[in-house]
Amino acid sequence: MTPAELADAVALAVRDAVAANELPVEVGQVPLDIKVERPRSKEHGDYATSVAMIISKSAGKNPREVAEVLKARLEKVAGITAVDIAGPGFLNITLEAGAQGVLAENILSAGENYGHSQVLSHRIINLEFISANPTGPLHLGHARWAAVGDALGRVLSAAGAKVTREFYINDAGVQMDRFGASLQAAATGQDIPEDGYHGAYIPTLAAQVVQENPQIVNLEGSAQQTAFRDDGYRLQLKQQQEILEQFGTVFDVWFSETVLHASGDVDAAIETLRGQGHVFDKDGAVWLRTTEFGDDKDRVMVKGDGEKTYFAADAAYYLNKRARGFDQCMYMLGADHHGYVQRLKAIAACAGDDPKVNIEVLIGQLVKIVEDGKEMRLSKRAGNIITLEDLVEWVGVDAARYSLARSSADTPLTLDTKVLTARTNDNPVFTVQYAHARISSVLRNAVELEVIGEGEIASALQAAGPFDPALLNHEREGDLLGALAEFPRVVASAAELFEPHRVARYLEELAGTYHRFYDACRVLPHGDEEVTPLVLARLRLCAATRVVVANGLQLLGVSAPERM
RNA sequence: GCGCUCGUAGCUCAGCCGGAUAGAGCAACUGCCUUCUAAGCAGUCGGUCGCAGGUUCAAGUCCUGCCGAGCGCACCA
Repeated sequence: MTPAELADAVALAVRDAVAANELPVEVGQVPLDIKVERPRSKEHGDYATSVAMIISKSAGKNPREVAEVLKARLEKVAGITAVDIAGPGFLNITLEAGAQGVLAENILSAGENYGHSQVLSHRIINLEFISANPTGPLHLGHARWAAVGDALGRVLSAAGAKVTREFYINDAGVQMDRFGASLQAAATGQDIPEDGYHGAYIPTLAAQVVQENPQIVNLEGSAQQTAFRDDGYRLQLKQQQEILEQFGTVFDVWFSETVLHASGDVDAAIETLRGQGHVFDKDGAVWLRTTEFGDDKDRVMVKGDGEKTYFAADAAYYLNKRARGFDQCMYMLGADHHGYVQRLKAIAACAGDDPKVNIEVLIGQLVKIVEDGKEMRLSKRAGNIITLEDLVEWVGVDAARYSLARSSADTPLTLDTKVLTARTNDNPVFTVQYAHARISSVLRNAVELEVIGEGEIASALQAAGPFDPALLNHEREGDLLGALAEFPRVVASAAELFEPHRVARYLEELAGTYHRFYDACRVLPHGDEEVTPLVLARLRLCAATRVVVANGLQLLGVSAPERM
């Protein structure tokens, strides 16, 4: 019996009790979403629900009386061994061992689909993240989104959502000219302009441009600057794409802001919003009345000099996404851009949409990195920046992705280079990967001992003999089965709450639960011992655990090694 | 000044849209390898959940105020 099935059974018991007039609750008062949770303490059974306390008020009975009514019904449900009432009115439910054990078989047959669901099947989501300027390398802040955004995309897909991952290339505006001027200055031995880019990568990139296009030195003035801008842009973007590919973060769409302007989308967007009655002219500029929808001030779309603002492009981009059929536009922004949230929502509202439905903004706190106790500053305009490439070089893709994705995006994160470079078990990714490798080892040995045949593990187990789930009645086996049963709920809630880090935290717990099982329960026979049904049952449990660990790591974009 | 985000063990962080004695890893200390990977397991130590009120049968979780940290408040991108 899975948690979902148990929750359904509890819900049914409530509805039946109401229908039978055992609980004087109006039908409308019955909670639709009844929760069943795993208690921290084993004394509280396999699962517990607080539903009796929740409906006690509307039932006009005290919680324990309500619990009595539900207990009587739940005790008759197949697969439930015991129902106890505890504390103020908790229902503590104990399941039959066999009812839990069959899960191992179910997980094996579901394979890589175990954990997938359709809870978000109605959503068509545009997931935009990173969206860096193509004027420099991706840095640590981008790395966080590369890990979290990618994992979120995977989690949302697993929950049945139709997800398009998109990178908005901020390749328009004066910044690009400053970028070109900076490269030009670096290449021609002049001082980089005060308002230019001063990163250490600029001279390197400038040299690269010259190497690929030696003729550029013969150009002059603004023609040369434009050439540096365009060539530098191309090279820089390519470098960003390469490192992201190496990082395992893939995008479906690379969307150029310049194209948005050139296609006329920006002009069209202004007219569309004007048609909705939210655009006005003042002081020679064109404004959007965002204050009508909670913004602190109205925003300029077309400046007095006729230039369109970045904000105008944002509005056009939003409308473009909507026109492409996305009903939820997700933005992942750094904490230093949180001021944009209100105006983004205002755009949606001005367009006649519901910001609460159509816009979702996730704010990521900044990543700090310390070395020898002192913080290293991250600045694209100063030297000494820590890039995504550096991070991968130091700790590898797996450790980098995992350590960034295991924390909630809205907590400030401090990474210690000493810890990350040490390659010790300080990094929980090793514990999780180790569990996968350890299980793989057990399964390899099972083949070697000819307990099971070679080939695909699920069918090899199938061929080896029948499965008696009731044999998995050791306490540690029950713990492990309980943990495995949680996986679908973890993935679903990670998707619904946009919090992929829940998957990582779950995996850490699962790994610990497996290690404790492994310590207490010998799987393979010693020496001449016979292959008992218990051996086969435990092998199934091991194989099922490996499936879940692998599926979880897959959602995080982290590899699941068979040997370490 | 206005606004947003964050304050949980010595450190890094969880805490499942209010639930039972607040958790994990690391660090410190103590045990466990002739047996499937000891990158493991068992145990000890460690917290007035920033502070003060409020709502509730129940608050780390929700509301208000204060304190502290970071960041935003452009006809910049």
